[in-house]
Amino acid sequence: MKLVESSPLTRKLSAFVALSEADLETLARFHHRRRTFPAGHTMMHEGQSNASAFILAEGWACSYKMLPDGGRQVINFQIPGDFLGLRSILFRSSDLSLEALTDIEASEVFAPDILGAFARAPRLATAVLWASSRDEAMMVEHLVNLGRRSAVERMAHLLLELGARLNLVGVGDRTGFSCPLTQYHLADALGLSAIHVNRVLRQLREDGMVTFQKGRVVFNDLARLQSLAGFDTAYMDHEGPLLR
Amino acid sequence: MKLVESSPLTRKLSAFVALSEADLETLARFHHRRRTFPAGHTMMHEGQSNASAFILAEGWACSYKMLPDGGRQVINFQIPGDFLGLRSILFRSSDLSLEALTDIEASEVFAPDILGAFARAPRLATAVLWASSRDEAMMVEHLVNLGRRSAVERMAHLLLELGARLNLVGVGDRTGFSCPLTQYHLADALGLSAIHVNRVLRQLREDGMVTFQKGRVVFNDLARLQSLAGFDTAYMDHEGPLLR
DNA sequence: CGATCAGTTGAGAATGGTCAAATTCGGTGG
DNA sequence: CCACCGAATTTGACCATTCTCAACTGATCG
Repeated sequence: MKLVESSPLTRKLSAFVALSEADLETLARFHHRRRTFPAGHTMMHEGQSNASAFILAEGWACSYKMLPDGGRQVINFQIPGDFLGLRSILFRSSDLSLEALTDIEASEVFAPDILGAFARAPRLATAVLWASSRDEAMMVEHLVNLGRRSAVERMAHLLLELGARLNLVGVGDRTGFSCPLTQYHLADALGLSAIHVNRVLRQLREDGMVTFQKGRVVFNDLARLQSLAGFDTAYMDHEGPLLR
Repeated sequence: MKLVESSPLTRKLSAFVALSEADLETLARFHHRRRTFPAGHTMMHEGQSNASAFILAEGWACSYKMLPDGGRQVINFQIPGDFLGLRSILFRSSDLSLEALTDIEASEVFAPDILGAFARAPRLATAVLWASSRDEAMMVEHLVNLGRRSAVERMAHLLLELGARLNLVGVGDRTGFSCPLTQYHLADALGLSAIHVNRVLRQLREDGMVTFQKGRVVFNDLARLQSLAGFDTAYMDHEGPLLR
């Protein structure tokens, strides 16, 4: 009976904001300009201007900033249903770099697409705003992670967050998920050295909490892991602003 | 000849987006419900619902999250011209706590105020969106700070950022600014212990770069400090999206 | 079959944390 | 004006977490 195909973005938004068939159709029109990028491709450079935004349909990406000394800080990992570089169409230039971690399928969106949708489908517009506020809430949680948690806690928190997010778009389940990240990626996201990431993963594995091996994360003791990380989904579970 | 008084917010926005007299008047109407809070007052609690947003007119505030173990992570310090809790009117509840660091004067704004302005003064709306994107860019830079910089670098970066932001709203100058933060506040923002903050401040003072004593920050060697911190104002200097 | 890249492990060093104790400083009451 | 109080700052000694360097393994790929 559905008029439109269900994309990861649709699934994510629908979990929090009730969308009409008309909304869903407008949303489907976002996926007009489909593009693919190979793993490792840099889709956007810090400082680059005239950048466009994307909706990730398939695969993983990450946003990051480089430091003069060669270090890098991963700001977030993006999974299907996430926006890439939404902020770069408001600013004249992007403040982050963006890299495809796997082969990627994404829909390119321009500012007029978004603004047009804001005019035609106000509830959808609010949903998009909601999604971007949720991204911001995640960034806040990442700040807490880097500032006030130990290495093991940080790792636990990151894996739990990724698991919860993937669940929401229908990938992976309660027991785990498959994960294309290397230990270097984890290190750059958590502000650790890759070597220490390795030790932390071993500790979590030996303690029987999570196993991350061969591209697969398995939660062995979810409850204990959540309590270790102080993981509270509240920051991701906010209800949308317009449910009526 | 000016029709409207110049507020810190006006000064900030005007530096990046050309606003018409009509825009300025709409902006001035934001400052309708003026309220004051004493230093130390908690203006918003994490999880609190029905929170309203504020525009800070006078004084300092900070947003933070508490951890189960009693630790706290300061997300940002707010100075005159900044929005407080803008996200909390989109979500049903706030994801942060908000505390007045000094006696404060602020204007309370409700969602309809903002949305009304969006309808009547699109350029002003864009300016507000721009301001909130800028806040997000600052948060990204704070992530880099916590994840990839040493204690001294972090401190240098924070003080430089505060200096630059205060400059923009006409408080303080090239040589320094007066600052109500305690070393505990700095510690909670930088992910350090208060004791180590003290050591770091001493080192910066003895190296002749910055002096922070008796509530006043003095830049003794701005150039050297900026190069130490890897401080690049690009993330705060983005031009607004609508200059035409 | 090298070459490369991700992962693994160990040893020593460094950065920053914890605990405990002064010291300074701005009030406040006598 | 002075004694005193509490909060913020300062210092020292010691400890823990995490980093760096260096080496080795194992898989994958041309």
